[in-house]
Amino acid sequence: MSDHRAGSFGPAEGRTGGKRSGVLELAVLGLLHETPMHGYELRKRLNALLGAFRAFSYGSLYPCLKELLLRGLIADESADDAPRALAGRRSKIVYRMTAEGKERLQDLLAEAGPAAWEDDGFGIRFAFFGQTRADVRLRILEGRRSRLEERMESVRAALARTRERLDSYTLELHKHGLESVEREVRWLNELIASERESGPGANTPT
Amino acid sequence: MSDHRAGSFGPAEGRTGGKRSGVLELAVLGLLHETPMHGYELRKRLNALLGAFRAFSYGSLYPCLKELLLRGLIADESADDAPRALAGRRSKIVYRMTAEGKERLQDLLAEAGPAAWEDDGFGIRFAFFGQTRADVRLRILEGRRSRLEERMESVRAALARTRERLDSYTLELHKHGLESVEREVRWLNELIASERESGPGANTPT
DNA sequence: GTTAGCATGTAAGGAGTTACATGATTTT
DNA sequence: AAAATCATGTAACTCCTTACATGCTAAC
Repeated sequence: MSDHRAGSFGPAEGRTGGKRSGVLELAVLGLLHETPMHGYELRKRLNALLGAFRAFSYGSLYPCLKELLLRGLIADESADDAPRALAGRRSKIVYRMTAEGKERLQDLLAEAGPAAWEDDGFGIRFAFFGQTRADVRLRILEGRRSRLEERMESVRAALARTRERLDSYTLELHKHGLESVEREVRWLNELIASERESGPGANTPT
Repeated sequence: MSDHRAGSFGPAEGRTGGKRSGVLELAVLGLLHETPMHGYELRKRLNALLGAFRAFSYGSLYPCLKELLLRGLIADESADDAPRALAGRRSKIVYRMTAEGKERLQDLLAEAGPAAWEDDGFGIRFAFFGQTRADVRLRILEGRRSRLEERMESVRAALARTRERLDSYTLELHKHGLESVEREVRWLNELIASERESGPGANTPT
């Protein structure tokens, strides 16, 4: 139910700002794609979107926005008309996506590698499936399924190997974990079937 | 399915070494309580115990062992007879628990607060339920259940609030997440019932 | 006019990972 | 004697959290 971070050490990651590869960047870009927003609201929508299975604090959101700004992926909308300096007191900073930001989002949503199906990244990709190409959706779902099947195999093997010398609570824990994974696999099977059904040529329903 | 770290900022944490509050310390002490072991093997048993739902790398295990050694909770068994220096090449370092370590483990296993029922800590506490007092087991199970019920409530509320303006994939994700939590609650209910049944006076079956 | 909640940020640091570096032991 | 795998360790870095600091705006 947790981490297992993906490898993906970036070869030549264009030195334009900090790094920030993770989930947050995608989530912010994905939300900002629908409509411009300020940080505070973004965080609420973010945590609603991720629905209690993951939460972010301001301490990570604001630095992320700052960096996306530096990298030119988003822009301060309120600074568009009033270029700078005057209009001193504005309490809200409304961010909107730039053209580069949209491009970056498309790139991220087109990824169909481990980053998209590991525990970390899968949830957020799935949440944005509506903006994802149909073939990519299918590859991500299948990737996640085989990832989980691998995991099931290794747990089952470990369970078989050590069955005798395991305390009953530990056994119960493993059984419950295994059933959770099996349940997710069944869910994925349904999703894959329904993706295949609804036209293997259905693209990006923006 | 993820983080939500517990608060618990330790007031006066006895300055004897580094800090290390987390799951690893408990896991190591719990495993070493059964039998002495060296680091490499410990890691394998650890990851088998936690069964794919959590894994640790050497990069965190070895520093943790080093620190537990410094704090006197574990000791280098191979250094017991051969005090030091001679016997230069030993490739394995077998660790065993000290009296202080056992005491610390008992303290950790007696905790029945948030640290024991948040996502982070629950799995490992449950895995060591065999060494935990019956009343503490019950309190932890109930704590976890109400934690999950809270979470269910907030997701359900968010779902009701935004139902109309949610993309069908996001909806599907939330439904699946909610069902996972409901499933865990049912599991907890069964466990709680069976704990209550099997004698409300049943203690520490070491 | 003061409490409550909106809004933005930063500094310090916790918890772990990856990649590297190195040696001992077993298998082929 | 080469290859695999057992075994130990460290340095740098990632990503996020907590706690703090600050001001604006609305409600009572």
